[in-house]
Amino acid sequence: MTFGEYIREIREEKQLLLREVASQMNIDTALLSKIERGTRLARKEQAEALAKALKQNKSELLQYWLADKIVYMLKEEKNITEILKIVEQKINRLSKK
Amino acid sequence: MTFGEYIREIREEKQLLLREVASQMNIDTALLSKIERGTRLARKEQAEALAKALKQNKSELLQYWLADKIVYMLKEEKNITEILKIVEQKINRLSKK
DNA sequence: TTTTGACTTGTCAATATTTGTCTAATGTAA
DNA sequence: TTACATTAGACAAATATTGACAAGTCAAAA
Repeated sequence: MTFGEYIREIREEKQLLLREVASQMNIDTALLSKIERGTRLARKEQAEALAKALKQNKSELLQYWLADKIVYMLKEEKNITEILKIVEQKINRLSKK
Repeated sequence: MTFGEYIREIREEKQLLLREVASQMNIDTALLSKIERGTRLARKEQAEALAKALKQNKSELLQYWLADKIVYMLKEEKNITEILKIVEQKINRLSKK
């Protein structure tokens, strides 16, 4: 599930309208629609505003948001697993220092 | 080791000058210097050109380059491991489809 | 069928970011 | 000092991102 699908699901569970949530976020309804549908990426501040508007745990939602951005970077790649392994190695080395 | 450190190491092993490699890549020496020092990110085409100029396996170097970009995105985060887990889950779900 | 309301789409200007180069500075070995 | 390699800073140009608006679709209600 993408970030957009995820927040749409939550919004619908809570029976909120795009217009209501968007207004709380101070953005256009159209923009929120695009974010939910994945044709636009949310900015970090928007992800935060979403957490607030939807009463979700902020850092959790931000994690999900960032993970989504990474998936987006990787999605056309062939050896994703290999790349993620390299990432983990690099991270591990960083954290040791 | 970052992407920049890595290619610098290879360049020095081969005793090539920044100017020589940069010229093969059709970029300014200063830019290559910055890429090696990590103050600028290489673009994909530049990573490819580097592979050629340094006679490295292109897709391998590109993997390294992309991994580096992801590390760069993550480096300020707190729960990197958690985020990477989410990424893997998402990837796994994607590949099943 | 017409209207209404929710959502979506396309487009555009404004803004922000990235990019590459130039020049000047710094480092260094002869 | 000189010569050459590298680096730093500043800048304009190129690109990308952003948010809003207006017009569109769609479904349910009137």
